[in-house]
Amino acid sequence: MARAATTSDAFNAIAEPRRRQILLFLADREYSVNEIVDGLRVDQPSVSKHLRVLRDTGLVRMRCNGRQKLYRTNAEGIRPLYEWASEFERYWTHQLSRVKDRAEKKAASRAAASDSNSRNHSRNQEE
Amino acid sequence: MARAATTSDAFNAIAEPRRRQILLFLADREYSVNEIVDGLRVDQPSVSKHLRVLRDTGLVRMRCNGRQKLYRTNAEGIRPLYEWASEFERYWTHQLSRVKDRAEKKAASRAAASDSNSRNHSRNQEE
DNA sequence: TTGACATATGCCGATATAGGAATATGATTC
DNA sequence: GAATCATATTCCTATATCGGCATATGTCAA
Repeated sequence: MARAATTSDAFNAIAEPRRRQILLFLADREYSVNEIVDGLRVDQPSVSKHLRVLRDTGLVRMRCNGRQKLYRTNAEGIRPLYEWASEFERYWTHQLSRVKDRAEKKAASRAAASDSNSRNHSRNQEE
Repeated sequence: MARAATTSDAFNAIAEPRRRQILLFLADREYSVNEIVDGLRVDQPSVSKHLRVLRDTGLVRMRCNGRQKLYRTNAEGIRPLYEWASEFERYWTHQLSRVKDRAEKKAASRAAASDSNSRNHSRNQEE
């Protein structure tokens, strides 16, 4: 079995760098497809295909205006990603404080050793 | 060209649901591979392969302990994702207020029209 | 050393891409 | 209706998966 269909959820949709680029581009205001093509220097069919994926996953909204179609990022669709990542926020703050502790300890020992040129050979067990 | 290598960046790594599951599982503390296998009911080779991807993208850390290897989520690796999604935070708060406005407007018109059974034929231009 | 345990890797087949080129659909204007 | 502009879709090929299975590597214990 291959990877889950990219069209099924937001996580897969944003795995593609170009689509992330498009999402940022369309965050501020609506743009027509050709404006995206010109703005990002990507082939039109490619843009259309990416927009299709983004639309199917609810990451962009589309509005018809005469013969053009105006796309805009639907930030709500990105929220689940944000929320998923937020689950780990408390962990990385913990890790950060650990790093800070280490840095302070190092600074302390450096101060103690003054200018004895301690070459920091102590490899911690954190890989 | 196919999709970018999953091993290259965190965005691709978390596109796989099983890997997200593993990351959450390993968030609190270290687990050996077999503990993951038992905990998540996934084949051992599959777990090892997912761990390989997660390790290559810096999303988990590994530590050897005798014949077992202990894995743990490296929350720092998830931070770029969080930061990317955060870019859109202000937009979805905006959109939320817009949605709220619309809901209030609708409620108002409904109250005005009382029970005239307005079938909401006015397709808004937002698709 | 041999065997048991823990984990990783290699090979396979099926599938889902992404990009490029050509073309189809759709709307507007003359 | 014909020509034109704007966008979408289709067909193609190369590649990157994922899962399952077998097997290799690595570590400890008797």
